[in-house]
Amino acid sequence: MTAAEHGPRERMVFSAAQLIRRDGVASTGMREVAAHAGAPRGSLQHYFPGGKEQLVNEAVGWAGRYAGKRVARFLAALPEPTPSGLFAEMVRQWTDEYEAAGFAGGCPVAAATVDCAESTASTREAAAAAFATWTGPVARALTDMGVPEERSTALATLMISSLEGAILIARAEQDTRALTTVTRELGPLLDAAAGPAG
Amino acid sequence: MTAAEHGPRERMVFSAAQLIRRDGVASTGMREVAAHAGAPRGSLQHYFPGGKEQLVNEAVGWAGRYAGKRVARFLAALPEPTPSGLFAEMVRQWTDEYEAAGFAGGCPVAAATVDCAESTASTREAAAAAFATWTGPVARALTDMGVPEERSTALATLMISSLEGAILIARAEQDTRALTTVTRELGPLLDAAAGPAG
DNA sequence: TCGGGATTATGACCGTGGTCATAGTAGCTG
DNA sequence: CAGCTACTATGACCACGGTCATAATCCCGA
Repeated sequence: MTAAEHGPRERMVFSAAQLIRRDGVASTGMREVAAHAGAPRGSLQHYFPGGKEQLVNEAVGWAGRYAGKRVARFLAALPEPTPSGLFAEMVRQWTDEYEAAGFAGGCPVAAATVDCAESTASTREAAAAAFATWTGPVARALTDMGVPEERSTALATLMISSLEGAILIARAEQDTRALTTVTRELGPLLDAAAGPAG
Repeated sequence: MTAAEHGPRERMVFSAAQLIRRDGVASTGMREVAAHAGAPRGSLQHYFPGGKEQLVNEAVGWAGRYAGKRVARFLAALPEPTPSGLFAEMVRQWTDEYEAAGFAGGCPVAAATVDCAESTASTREAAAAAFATWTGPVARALTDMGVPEERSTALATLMISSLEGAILIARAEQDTRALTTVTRELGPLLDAAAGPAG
């Protein structure tokens, strides 16, 4: 989407995230990333002397920051912010994509975790950090909506867990059913936690 | 666990599932599977003429049936069956493993989905089937516990989504926090759906 | 114009891994 | 024992892909 601009380095990180979420880390080649970014192959070793591991880690970090920033946008888009409304927006990003562009891609952080959690410590840590930079804004938003502070992080984790799992199922089934289901079933629970006043 | 017995063919399928859930599909080699199963390399092309794709698909199918069968055991282990109790058992299987053996492995169905959903149609279908053979028994159990039939499948999907996502986060963080969190936060919702009579 | 750093260009190396070809062995049946 | 089928053994092929080595540009300040 927002691709052509920015330097080649940033484009490669972005492309890496795109390809990883489609094919997984192991099946994504460095040459492929450069080609997808429209960047010269020689730039790979120049910008990423740490090799594939570095590129993957930066792509995961980028994805985490992207997800974290999106939370603010979702909140801004809501007429009146509620936990269920936020969650619905988070899920809707995926249903929209799947209905518009097909089920080609999943979450790059999930892909990195599946492919690298055991083999590459630094990537596992990058994934953990990405989940944290995603959970943080969600939890903060919940607190602002009236959710008791000690439950905000827990509910944010539940939201992201459900979303990630539903993404997996939706991709496997090529059907957004799982995504719409978790939205519907989890919404009341989230709003109830914001207190009786709504 | 139940490994040494059974024929070499079944052992290879089992080993494939083990290795896939640890390293992902792409990073798991055929030779590695044979070695892990203590089976001769020559048996690979004999039992799996369809190559890696066939082996992976059978491993995914095996994992789905395994998960489905476990539901019955969980129910049997509960003094009195409740939705939250079933979910707690499902999650506990993972917390137990992670605490006892470390965070080396995730769900093989999730791994297959991440690595093959876009590239290999048959494996994607195998993953969808695995999720279905897992969701079915869970939904049936919920119905037996008093959950209205039209909500049972939805809640089963929510349970499995949350579990899958929590597995991802737990592996990334190397911490069972996400798993215990989804158990705690989702339990009351599940029991409430079983009707006021509990 | 002349460095000199930043960037790009390319070819080669080398390990990995899925698959194939070809043959060997084992065990049962007639 | 002959023969057939099931299984095992092993080496080779070939594509892919991450990385390295080496050099060519490009571009800006002095």
